Amino acid sequence: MSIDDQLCFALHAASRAMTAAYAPLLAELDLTYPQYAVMLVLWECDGTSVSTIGERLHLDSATLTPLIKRLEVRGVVERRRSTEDERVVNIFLTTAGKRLERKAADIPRCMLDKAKLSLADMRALRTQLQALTVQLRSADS
Amino acid sequence: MSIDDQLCFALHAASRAMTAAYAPLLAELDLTYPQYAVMLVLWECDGTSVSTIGERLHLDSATLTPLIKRLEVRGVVERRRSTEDERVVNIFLTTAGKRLERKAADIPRCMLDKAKLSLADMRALRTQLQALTVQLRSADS
DNA sequence: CAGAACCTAATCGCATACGATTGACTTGTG
DNA sequence: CACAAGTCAATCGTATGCGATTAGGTTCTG
Repeated sequence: MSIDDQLCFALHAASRAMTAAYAPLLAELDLTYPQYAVMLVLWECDGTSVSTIGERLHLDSATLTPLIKRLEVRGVVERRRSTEDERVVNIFLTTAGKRLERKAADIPRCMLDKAKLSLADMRALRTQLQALTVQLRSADS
Repeated sequence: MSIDDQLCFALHAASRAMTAAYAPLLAELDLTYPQYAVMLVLWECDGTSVSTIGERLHLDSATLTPLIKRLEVRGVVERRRSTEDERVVNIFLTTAGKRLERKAADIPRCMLDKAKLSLADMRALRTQLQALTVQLRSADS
C-alpha cells in the first residue's frame, strides 16, 4: 500500500497545507494558527479558563500555558488567577485583543476562496472530518 | 462564526486524532508517526535521497535531517553520502529496517477499523483531502 | 578556466504538541 | 477537623514543522 493511498497522509498533508495557507493572513494579525484558535475561543467567550480552552480545542496545559503566555506578551490577552478558585487561571481579552476580532473577520471567507470550496462542500467535508475525529477518539479505549 | 463551524479546526483536530490513534500501533514498532511516514517511503524505494523523501512528504531538510538521524540511532536506516554527487545523502534500510516492514503491514487495516470507515468511504475522503491540499498549495502564489 | 548561480543537507531559532510529573489548591470522607 | 483524593496550571523532556541561513559541492557561462 503506497503512501498516497493512505488517509493519514492526506489528512496530515491537508492540515499542514491549511496552516500554511492561513499563515499569510494571520501574519497581518501577528498571530500563529494555534494562537488564532485560542483567540476565537476568547472572542466567543471572554474570560474562559485554561482548562475550558483546552477542552474546546483538545489541547492540554503543556501546550496552552506557553502559547497563552506568548499571547500575553503580544498584549492581546491578560491572565488572571480566579479569586473563587485559586487553581484556575482565566484568560481575558485586552482592548487590543478585542479590536483584533474585526481585523480577523474576513479570514474564514478568504480561506474558503483559497480552498475553492463552496460553503456546502466545506460543510460536508467538515462534518465528515468531525465524525472521523469522534470515531478516532473513541477508539482509544 | 464559531470555531466548530470552521473547516480548519476540523482538519487540525482530525489530523491530531489520527496521529494519536496511530501512536499505540506504532509504539510496537518504536516509531513515531512521521518516522513511520519516512519508513513507508523507504520501503517503497530503498536508498531514496533526503530531498526526494522531502518532495514525497512535503517536508524539508530542517525536519527530515534530525528525524532521519533518530531513525539511524534506532538502527533502522543508514545514511550514506552519494558518490556521484557529494551533496546528496541517500537513506538505506538496515536489515532491522527491512524486517520492520512485515510488522507494519497490518497498520493500515487496523486504522480503517479504528476509523470505522469502509474502504470506499476512506478513498472518497482521501480524494477530497488531496484535492483540497493541491488547491491550498497553489493558492500560495 | 574562473566565478556566478544553483543545489543539497545541515543548522539555528521559534512555536506547537503531548506524555509525565509537580506544586498549589479544593473537595470529599471519616 | 485532618487527610486522602482529585483538580488545575505549570514545568520538563522529546519530537515535529518551518523560515532563514550556512557550508559544501555542482553546473552553467562568459
